[in-house]
Amino acid sequence: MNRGSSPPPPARRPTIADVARAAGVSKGAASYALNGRSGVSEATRSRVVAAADALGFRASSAARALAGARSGVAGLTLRRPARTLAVEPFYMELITGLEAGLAAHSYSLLLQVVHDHGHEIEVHRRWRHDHSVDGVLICDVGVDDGRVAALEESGFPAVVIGPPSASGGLAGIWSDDGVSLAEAVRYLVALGHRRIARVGGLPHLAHTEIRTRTFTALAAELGLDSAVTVPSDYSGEDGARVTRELLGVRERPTALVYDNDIMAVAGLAAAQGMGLSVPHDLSIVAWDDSPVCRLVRPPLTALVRDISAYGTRAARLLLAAIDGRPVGSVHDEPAHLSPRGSTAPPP
Amino acid sequence: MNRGSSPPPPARRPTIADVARAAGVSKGAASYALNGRSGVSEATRSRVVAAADALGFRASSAARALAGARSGVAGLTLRRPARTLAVEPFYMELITGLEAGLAAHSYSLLLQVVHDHGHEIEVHRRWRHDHSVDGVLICDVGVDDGRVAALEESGFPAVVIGPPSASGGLAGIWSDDGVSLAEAVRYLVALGHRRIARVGGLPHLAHTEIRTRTFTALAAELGLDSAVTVPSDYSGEDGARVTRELLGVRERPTALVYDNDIMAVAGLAAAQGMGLSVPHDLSIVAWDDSPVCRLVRPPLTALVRDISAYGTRAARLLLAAIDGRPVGSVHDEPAHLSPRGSTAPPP
DNA sequence: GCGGCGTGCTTAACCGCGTAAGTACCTGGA
DNA sequence: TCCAGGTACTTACGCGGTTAAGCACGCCGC
Repeated sequence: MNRGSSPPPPARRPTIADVARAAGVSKGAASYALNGRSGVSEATRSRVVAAADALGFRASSAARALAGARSGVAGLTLRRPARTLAVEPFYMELITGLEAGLAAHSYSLLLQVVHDHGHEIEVHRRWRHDHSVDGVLICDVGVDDGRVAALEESGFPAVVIGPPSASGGLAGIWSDDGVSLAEAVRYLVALGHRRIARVGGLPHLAHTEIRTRTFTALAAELGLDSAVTVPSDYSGEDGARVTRELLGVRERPTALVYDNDIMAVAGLAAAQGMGLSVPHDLSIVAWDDSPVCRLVRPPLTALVRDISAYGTRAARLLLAAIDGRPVGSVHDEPAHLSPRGSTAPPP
Repeated sequence: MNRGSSPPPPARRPTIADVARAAGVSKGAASYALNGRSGVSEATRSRVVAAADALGFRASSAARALAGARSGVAGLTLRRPARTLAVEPFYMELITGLEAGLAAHSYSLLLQVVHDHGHEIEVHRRWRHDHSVDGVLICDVGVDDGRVAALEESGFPAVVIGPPSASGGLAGIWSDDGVSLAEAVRYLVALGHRRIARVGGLPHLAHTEIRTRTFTALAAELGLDSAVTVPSDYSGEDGARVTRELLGVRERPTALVYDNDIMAVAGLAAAQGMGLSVPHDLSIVAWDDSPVCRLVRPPLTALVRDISAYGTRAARLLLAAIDGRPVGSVHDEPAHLSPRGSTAPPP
């Protein structure tokens, strides 16, 4: 086979020059054709495209990046919080969703764990300079987040995974935590609860702030006897500590809402350790469901949303921003309550 | 200030040409100096280096990649298994560890979720061609894994996160699961257990196979009455199902060892749902500890290892391989048993 | 019949780096 | 004195794309 009659195909991956040669045009024309730009006839374009996928051509991302064009990579920076990164399924689910949304457009994900916001801004700058990334995603936005301002100023395509109140002029995706919290609280009130407490997340985060504000407003509206929010660092240990603290008083709450799944599970164990029966003596609601919520006994009533789909939509939003299409803040379906065994009427 | 006497510094990020100009040498000399290659005097080298960090120079990774040099990026491909990716803390912990190990050498991590091994091999090929990645890490190796052969053949720097038996000629990092399993089983036997069952992971994975073989051998050596391994897909649902199956027979096991944390937690709930008391009626051991193991009641006895550190060592190994330093299979500290409340003498 | 213009393509100059090949200079040995 | 050989550097090209500028050609109106 291939007895020298035809030149052997190049062993290396084909470059755009190979495609151009095969299609009988110049490198430049091939580039125009492949990128859907004007300046080539439709006939030529289809010839080039045919040649390209006959050869299995895929442009080198490095070369594209160097020439100032798209790199086909989206960047995600994650600030490593004390211990929550690995523990909460949230991030990994978000990442798989992002990845799926990006992969559908042949984009890949560059991940960088950072120490603080300063470092994060520096990473964004470097990425931008290198063209190693076409746009970035940030999450866990704070109420007054330096990253947002820096990105806005730079004009770099960016998507904020967080509420519009913290996104400035950047594109963002969010789900309305106020609606979800209201659903949970109204459900508890309907069951008869009057003393509800919330184990909140890190207070400086924008979504925590929204939840806390909603919770307070809701308590006033529904005339609850008591409705406090105690902040935490999202860790199981802290969740257990706060739970014991909340349950240690005389007029203890009859229902607890937790800002993440890990704390809810820890809180359940803490309550049971104090001799309380869930849901008989105490109702528990977890925010953001995860498989562990369904695995403990009783299974936890939770505010459920599809985090992976959330990530996919965020990815699509970023791709739109990269394409220069106008993007605003879209809001995803809010989390909805899935009642399970951990909620019941108060004693 | 800067009244035209000296040329204003470039607003764009400095390139190597700027550094060369500042140091009064040619671009080429600057490149040699910065990359620690011979051909420049020590005096010149230090002048160049000084100029570089006075200007805050960082080489463009795209340009380096294009020129065939290092890109400063390591690639990790993750096959998305049914549902385990997001659920098991393992991956996220591994990733943070990897990231830390890479960041220490200014490397970053490119993550790609793939559908199957074919896709994965294709991704590796593309990365290699593009120079977009200097080396790759693979995990969840199977007993006869096509990826290993493909990588070996290509000669691309790669590190297998898995046992040497499945790593072929590639560098690998592993912890001796046989030792860990033996520790757990001997501990249970010392407590008096004679009927121990194991809820294993996906049977085709190399480490599952090692664990299963060790378990069988150990049972023979210790003369256990029964010691079966039932495979599973690592999901909580499957863990619960297998648990019910194992406990539904007359001469049921008095101790269960689970191949991951999620199944152990699910198994605990399943057993409790059948009216069994843990650890009184049944002892449970989880493999790979995670915060949830400590949050459930009783807290689960687990085989503990520092997964993040494991990732960091894997990263270092890959960097060594990229540098062309000889690397073999290093083995990490095996997981050790941390007895908690879920193990006790049999009834 | 001729200048002007849009179309479709080619040419060539980059992007920022690495590096082989070339050059200038110094040293030392015959 | 002259040349071989090493050192320290410069020059120039290539990596694989993108893209501004240039050019040939057909078509139009006057």
